[in-house]
Amino acid sequence: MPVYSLVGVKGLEQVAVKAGRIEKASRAEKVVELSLSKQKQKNKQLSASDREKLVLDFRLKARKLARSILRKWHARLDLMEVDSLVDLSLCEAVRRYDVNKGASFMTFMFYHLRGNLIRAVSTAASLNVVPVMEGEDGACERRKRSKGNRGISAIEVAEALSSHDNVLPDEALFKKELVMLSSNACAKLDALEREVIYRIYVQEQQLIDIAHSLGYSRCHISRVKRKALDTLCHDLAPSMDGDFGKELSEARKRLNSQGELKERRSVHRRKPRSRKAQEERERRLLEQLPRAA
DNA sequence: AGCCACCAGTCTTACCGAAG
DNA sequence: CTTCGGTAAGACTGGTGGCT
Repeated sequence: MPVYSLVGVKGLEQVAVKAGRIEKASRAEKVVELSLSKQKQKNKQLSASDREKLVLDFRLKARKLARSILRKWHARLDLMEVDSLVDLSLCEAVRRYDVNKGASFMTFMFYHLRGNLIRAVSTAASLNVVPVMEGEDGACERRKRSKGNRGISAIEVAEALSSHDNVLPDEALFKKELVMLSSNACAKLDALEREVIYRIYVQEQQLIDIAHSLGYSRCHISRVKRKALDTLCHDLAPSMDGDFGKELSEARKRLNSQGELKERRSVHRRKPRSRKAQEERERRLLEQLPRAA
């Protein structure tokens, strides 16, 4: 398995976080930004017949999904109203769906449907007309006893939605994008840089350990790491919108203006020079020989 | 072909600062 | 004080071009 595929999500997130670059923006915001930028680039829309076919194909599934979501929330709405919400969500989703984003239509439609359901449930709750709590669990019973048989509030709906355990489709899409970007960027690193990045951000090893095991000085590993991060900045900046991408672009401009960012060329790496390092290398080679044999 | 000088890039040592 | 990571300075290496 190539190192860059392992670095993937966790590695790049840590690279970015450790560099102090994606502290503010949430994952969801970045997904939206990524999607919007690509939409601008490609700007491809489905034809009218394609839209109609999508609506017809997914109508039944969407209705089942809506009922499933409402069951999960222990909320009840009028079935006619639910069906109408489903149709509305389908129309919205079909209008905005872009096949080039890589997400399935069902995933895309999920957001519109969920958003409309939240609004509907919240509205009903605020009017106190939702006879919820069909569940039998203790928490519900306690709430019934303490507050009486009232409907859920918009805040409770939001809390319920934010406390899900499953990975949301937007997170999955974001991870998919991140893996792809990181794979492309890491492919441009040389072997040592990949190894260092992998060990630092995936295996969470310390620089000194990496230096010892690879037979280089700790300082050199630090430099290799910095160079690798510069390369990743260089390659990832154009692909990322939002705060992270802007910061990467600015960093690149800064480096360019200072003449520090030169054309990357293939690097011929020398063997470590220190006697200690050479001994370490030779020892590791000797250890590997019996295994190979 | 062999030698030499030069240069760009790699690597190490020594030192410094931040954080716990 | 210890640990960890960054930087500066200089040694070292390999490639290249000129000269004999």
